[in-house]
Amino acid sequence: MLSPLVRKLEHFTALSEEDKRAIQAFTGEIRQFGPREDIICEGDKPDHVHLILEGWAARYKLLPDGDRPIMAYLIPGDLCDINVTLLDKMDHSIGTLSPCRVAMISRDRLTAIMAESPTLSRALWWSTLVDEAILREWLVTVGHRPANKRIAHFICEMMLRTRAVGLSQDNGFSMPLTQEELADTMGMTPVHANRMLKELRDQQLIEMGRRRMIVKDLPRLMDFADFNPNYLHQQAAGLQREYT
Amino acid sequence: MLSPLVRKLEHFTALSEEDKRAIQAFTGEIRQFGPREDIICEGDKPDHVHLILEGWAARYKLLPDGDRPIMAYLIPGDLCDINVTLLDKMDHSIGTLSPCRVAMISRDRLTAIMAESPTLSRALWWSTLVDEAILREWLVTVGHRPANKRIAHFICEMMLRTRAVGLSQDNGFSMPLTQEELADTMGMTPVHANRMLKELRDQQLIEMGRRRMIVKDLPRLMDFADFNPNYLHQQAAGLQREYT
DNA sequence: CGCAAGATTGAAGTACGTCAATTCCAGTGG
DNA sequence: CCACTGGAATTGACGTACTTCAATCTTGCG
Repeated sequence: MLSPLVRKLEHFTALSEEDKRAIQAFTGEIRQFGPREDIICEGDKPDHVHLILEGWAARYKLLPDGDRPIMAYLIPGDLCDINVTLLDKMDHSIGTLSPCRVAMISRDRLTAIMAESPTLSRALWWSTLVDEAILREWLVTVGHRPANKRIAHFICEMMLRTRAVGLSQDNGFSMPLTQEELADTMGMTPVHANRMLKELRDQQLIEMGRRRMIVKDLPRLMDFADFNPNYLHQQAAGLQREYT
Repeated sequence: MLSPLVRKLEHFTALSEEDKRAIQAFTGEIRQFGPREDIICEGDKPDHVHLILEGWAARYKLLPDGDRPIMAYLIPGDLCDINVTLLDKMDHSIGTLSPCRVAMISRDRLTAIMAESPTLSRALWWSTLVDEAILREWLVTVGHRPANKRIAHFICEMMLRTRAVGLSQDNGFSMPLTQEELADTMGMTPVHANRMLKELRDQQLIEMGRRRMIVKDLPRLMDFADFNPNYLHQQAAGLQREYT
């Protein structure tokens, strides 16, 4: 089975067999986390880079009023903080949502690999640029779109992101989030998130099963959410393969 | 006069005289922009990296409904898209707010400089990490703080950022923004932004002059805004000098 | 079976948006 | 020096999207 990171990077550029082997070799020390465990906490001095192999995790902060805003989701193939070891200490935490398998990569290992392959190096930097682009798009969404479109936009994004790493089937994907976590992401109340999800269901745009999101009409959902996939920068190389 | 970029990077690490000279040498081709001109547009293929030398610029997008969300402010010393040349095309635009002097740096030039000095290379990567941290904090602010605290939080941030590059005096800094631009940043209406500014003035937290923001009581403002400066990662080396 | 966590729904309150009028002010021309 | 002008700031009245509180219902799981 192909590493999700390889699948993701191939959306940006072609990788040699050697590059792929180097990525597979990342997976030296692997740790298993349960649901809702912290991978790394605010204030910690980061010493490893984490690669999600299985499950969903999230970046979050804790606010004085008890709020727990979520600033990013990390799914298989996502590298948390590729160069965060430069910083003195973490300014946010990363915690699992579902059970997760995580590869712990030492900084030295990573820089060695990047020094060896310029292609891989470029591909990894590309992935950090995409992470930043996602952050910008979320900022737009949270600040400037009404609640129903916020949710719809998020579903579109996760549909494309899971598809890019081979984790979607039949127009659906596994989404191990509670409505409260979704609400913390979109800057709204769980109650309101629930109502907006119902609205999307009533409009025949989505269906929800147990921890599963099914997109009944992606073009219409994208249109409704005013979703422009450009910011994911997936247009390259191997993309068409995913649609077969 | 010291380059604002040098001042900024020195908050992270000490720089050799040689490193400083290399940064000064950035400023080969300089372009002057008027207020509200685009430096680079969504859809463009980026070929240069831009370094702001003077004035304020902003990252923004245009939404179908005519909204114009602002996702970041770029002030002197800020490097726009240090490695954006990796991307096929811009997913957002960068435009000036005030008149700006901007250094246009070719990608080749930048990579050559970074290859020569590991220290400088690390320092520049650090600055991109800070940019990302700011984006995360804005996401928290816009999604999870009430309007009055959003404005207050923003003022605290810009106070510290301008101070870090030597652009604040007497507890104040030049802020060439209309209230509409401020509102587009914080995800609210210009009318509401106005009222929240008034509230902060009434509470003796700030004063406003012509295009100038004066912070009357920074500790109290930070407390009010629930502002934790950690995310700016300014705690290093030369910081204390700024307070004298 | 029974519990606890999460999802769903209703009713009432509020922060913020909308619309529109008025005032302020920097720049320009007389 | 002053009148004129257009963009921005300010204020008021009113509407609404979202929150809050709280009850009920569903579902996974020991």
